[in-house]
Amino acid sequence: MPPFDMARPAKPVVAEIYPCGACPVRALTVCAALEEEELRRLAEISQSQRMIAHQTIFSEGDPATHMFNVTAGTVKLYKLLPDGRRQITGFLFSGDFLGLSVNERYAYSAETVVATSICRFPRRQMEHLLDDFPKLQRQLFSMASNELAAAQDQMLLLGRKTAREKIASFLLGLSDRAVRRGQKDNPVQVPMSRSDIADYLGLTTETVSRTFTQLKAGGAIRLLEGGRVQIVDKAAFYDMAEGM
Amino acid sequence: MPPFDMARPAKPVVAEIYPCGACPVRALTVCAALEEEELRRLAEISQSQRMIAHQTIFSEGDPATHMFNVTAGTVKLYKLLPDGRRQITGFLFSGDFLGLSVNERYAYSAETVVATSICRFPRRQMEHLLDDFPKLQRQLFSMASNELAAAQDQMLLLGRKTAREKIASFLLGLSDRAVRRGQKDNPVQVPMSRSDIADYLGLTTETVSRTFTQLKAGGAIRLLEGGRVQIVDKAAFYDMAEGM
DNA sequence: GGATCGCGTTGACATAAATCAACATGCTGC
DNA sequence: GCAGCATGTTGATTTATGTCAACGCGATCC
Repeated sequence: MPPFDMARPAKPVVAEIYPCGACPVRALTVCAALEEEELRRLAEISQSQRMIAHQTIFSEGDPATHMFNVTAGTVKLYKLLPDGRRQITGFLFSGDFLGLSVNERYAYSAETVVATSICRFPRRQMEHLLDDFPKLQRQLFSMASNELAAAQDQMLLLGRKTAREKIASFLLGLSDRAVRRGQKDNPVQVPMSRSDIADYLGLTTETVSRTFTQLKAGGAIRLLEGGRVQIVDKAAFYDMAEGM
Repeated sequence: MPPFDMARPAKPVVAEIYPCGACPVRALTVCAALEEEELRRLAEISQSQRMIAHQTIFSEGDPATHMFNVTAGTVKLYKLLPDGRRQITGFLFSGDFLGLSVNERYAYSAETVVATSICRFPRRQMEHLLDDFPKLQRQLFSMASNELAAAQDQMLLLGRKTAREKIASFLLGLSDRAVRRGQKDNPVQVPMSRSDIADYLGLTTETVSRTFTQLKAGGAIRLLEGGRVQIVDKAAFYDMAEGM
């Protein structure tokens, strides 16, 4: 059987950089529902930046100098144990926010998965803005609440689901988030490596690979070129993700 | 070998109920650092309530009518899979806040572990208060950020730690939180059952039991009466929790 | 005060997933 | 064009943890 084609584009397309007013993901993110004035102030302190794949944005323990907004691409967040075991705690896509911190340090590391554009805000200035604009803080609070709910789903996955259920949940999660960004949800784009998927789901790369193969053999998914995965029967797949 | 004495007090001591101004956990919780006026408004909409052990506060999917503050006792939050598999996503103690929700429904269930006192706030009114008092919202946001960091630690635990490391991390977590509440941290009070611990750590009760026995045999902990556990060498135990 | 029940412990055995190993594929760089 | 390397797949085997079962202990209840 031919191996799953995980090829990423040879020449990554680096996303365009926009001023906030014309930002293509504004409606999706923390900047949504801000007034003219607020948006202008936010634009003043923000700085756009392009990064190639597999670059570190910040590392666990670094002084938390900035907060970020992903405007294009994919980012992974992870924590490490001293012996190198890794847990990816989340993947971020355009519109997602990162860099909340307690006690002045980042509690996790962040790295680009593919070529990615981010918007940087100096944390100190951002915090002043939060004081001045309750609406902005409200928005950030609401995003944190959503992340908390997602984290609880992920705990259920890590603690109680089988490898098959984990992979199914993972693909459906990617698919659902693609919808929210207005991108194609099926087939769904899977930009990360087997190793990243494994570290996100608490598995090994071998188990991830085998499980993909089994799902394919069972007719539940089709592996397409360009790292895309088609979910054959989405309703049935939701059931599989919950062990039904 | 005699079994570990997990006996809870035969006659649970139900905590006293206080008006907000005299609340013993005020300094620990969302009500900390509120002005006179804010505290008064919060007191107006709050309602104190005592509950015995093993009672449901709310269930996943219920309309999210209230937010809560634990003022005494212990609460567990959990999610279920259709076939009954359970993941406890957190234990709450005095000073902890619960009931954040997205889209009007609770995303998890909440149940008392021992006799517990809680403070209820109608969600609608609480949200108005958040609009009026940015400081309150700020406080809640900060608590949510902390919870998010804790959730990421728990993902690392669930996805990548061994049973032994999980138990060590769990005991240290309880101990650290006891300190923050100003309670004794060593020996640490462990008020929840083996089954709850298992569902929190992604293990079975048998594995939890065996691991406690091994840690005891290895001289790392001592099991005391009243469900208390003494950590013999705390520094070494921190290393064990990280696989060092 | 003996039966019953819930909880914890322990033992024997099963198994899902990890580990170790080999190999295939497709880039990358020269 | 080909060697070298990273990534993915597949196979053989091991192992940590789960499952099934028995039992002990204390609390509760007639």
